[in-house]
Amino acid sequence: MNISQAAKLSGLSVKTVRYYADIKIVEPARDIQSGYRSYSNDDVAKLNFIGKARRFNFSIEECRELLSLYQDKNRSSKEVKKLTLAKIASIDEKLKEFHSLRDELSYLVNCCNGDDRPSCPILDELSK
Amino acid sequence: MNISQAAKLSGLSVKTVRYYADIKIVEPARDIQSGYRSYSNDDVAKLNFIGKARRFNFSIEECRELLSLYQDKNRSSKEVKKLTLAKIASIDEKLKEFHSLRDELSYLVNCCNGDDRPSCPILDELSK
DNA sequence: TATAAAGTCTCCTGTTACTGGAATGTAAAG
DNA sequence: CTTTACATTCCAGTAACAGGAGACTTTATA
Repeated sequence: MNISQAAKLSGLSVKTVRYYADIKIVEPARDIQSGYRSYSNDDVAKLNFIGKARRFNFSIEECRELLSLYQDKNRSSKEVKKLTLAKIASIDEKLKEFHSLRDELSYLVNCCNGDDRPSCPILDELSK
Repeated sequence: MNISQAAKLSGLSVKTVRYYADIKIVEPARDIQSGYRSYSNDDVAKLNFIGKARRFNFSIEECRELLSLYQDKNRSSKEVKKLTLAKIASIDEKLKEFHSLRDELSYLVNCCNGDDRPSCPILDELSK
């Protein structure tokens, strides 16, 4: 199938699918006549896989790893679990950061009258 | 003072301070002899302000807005509060996303034996 | 005072994961 | 046969810097 079919089936944009071909993560065959990319069902499965992994916040490089583990029928589940645990840990860090940011900002917002006068505790805090 | 002094006082890197000069958010005077950037205390205060706002996850463009509000003695606190509330809302969105990611991933991790056998529910999920 | 070391300058590249657009070629529909 | 839709490559832009090269200035040491 051609690229727009593959894109539709995988839920990705044509641009993205082409990009994945450029960076050699999903390399389709080529139609010799037209030069058009020609995607197999297997290619689409890989695109799907990557799409899901990206939604799980895995980076492209991590997707590459997961994909090669996925294709290696002898891999141990240990390796996959390790990658996933690391991802969870990094998400936890971000969560912590954003939580404390949120708390500080909402504290400041609560202190701020939000009226037409110039006095503003938010700016005061930022300038300290 | 020269750039490394300003960087030290504001807790930013020299590269960052120079970058802020390039994008015209904090533009120091120049020493005519050497061409070196010359920072005033006021410039350092702005750098500090921006550093803090960045740590609060405000983008450079938002910093620009906050800075001009900060310098406008007649601004209303309403405007600042509005910006800050929008920032909180966007942080909340990210928090929600990351929370659900975390939950899904840790669910998968708990399903995975993490042993030397190939069977892996994580990869199974990604390939669905 | 000569020289070396440290600091600064500008300019260019790379980062992440794409998106948008231009110029051009191919395929499908009427 | 022409229009339209889709495809291709290549280049630029995004956010917010970091790293590094090559050249110049200032400061410290011998």
